[in-house]
Amino acid sequence: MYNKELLKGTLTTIVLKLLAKEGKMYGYELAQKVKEMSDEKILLKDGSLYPALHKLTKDGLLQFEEQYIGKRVRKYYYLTPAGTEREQVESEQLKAFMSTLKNMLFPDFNFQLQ
Amino acid sequence: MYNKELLKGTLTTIVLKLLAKEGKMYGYELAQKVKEMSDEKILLKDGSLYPALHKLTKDGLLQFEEQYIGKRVRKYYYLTPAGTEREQVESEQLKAFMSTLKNMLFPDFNFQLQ
DNA sequence: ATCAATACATTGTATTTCTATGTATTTACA
DNA sequence: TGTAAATACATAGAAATACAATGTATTGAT
Repeated sequence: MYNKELLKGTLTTIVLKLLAKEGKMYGYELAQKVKEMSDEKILLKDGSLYPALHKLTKDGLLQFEEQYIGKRVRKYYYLTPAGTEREQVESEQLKAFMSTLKNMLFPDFNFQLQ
Repeated sequence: MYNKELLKGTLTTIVLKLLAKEGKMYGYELAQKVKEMSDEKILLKDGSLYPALHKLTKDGLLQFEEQYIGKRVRKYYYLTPAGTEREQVESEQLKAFMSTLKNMLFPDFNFQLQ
């Protein structure tokens, strides 16, 4: 894991973006997906993820439906229309910020296309 | 200016990196340089920058020397050896984090080489 | 049977940057 | 010459965020 502070400000964008891509996901699944996609470098903690999901829900950007797998509950979260709009805005902002940072700090570095 | 939260975790890296590039700078100069290099998109506030400089100094990563321009004082900050080391570490961390984010969220986007 | 993994949750803490406010000097220009 | 804008520093308090620690409970593997 990197310097923890770096994640600040990007967590909700990551969540919104993944839900936009994948349709619906539950918390644990989201954390696993981020872990996998980041090559184990971004490890979302429960204490970050669940409060973030609750806040996004409270703000009307997410909804969820419960599914029971035996006795265990899963809350599948998905974007509301407002969430879809927000996802686009935040993605653009983050992309622009990253472009700016790259040009300021790493003008010669070539971020790999994988 | 972007979402304010995005800057979190990157401010000290920006300061260290610019000082590594430029040798020595004073606070106001740093803020202007960031404003210029970011095309007016990153506007460091006094309330962010000066406390950050004080903290980096307290932590032994920066030193400063005062210069008087008439009666007005300027504090020229520069990296200590520890600061130089830290700059390298933080730059690498930030670069790696940005690579990861890019691959996760914007795999098809081509961050321009300018 | 037991341990690891799955799946949810909350409280309190630490850190960070910003807002607001302040002092004072220098420069531009009307 | 007077005034506004820019220069240059500073601090106190507020707001936001992610984390650490802790908790409950179920399921799957051995």
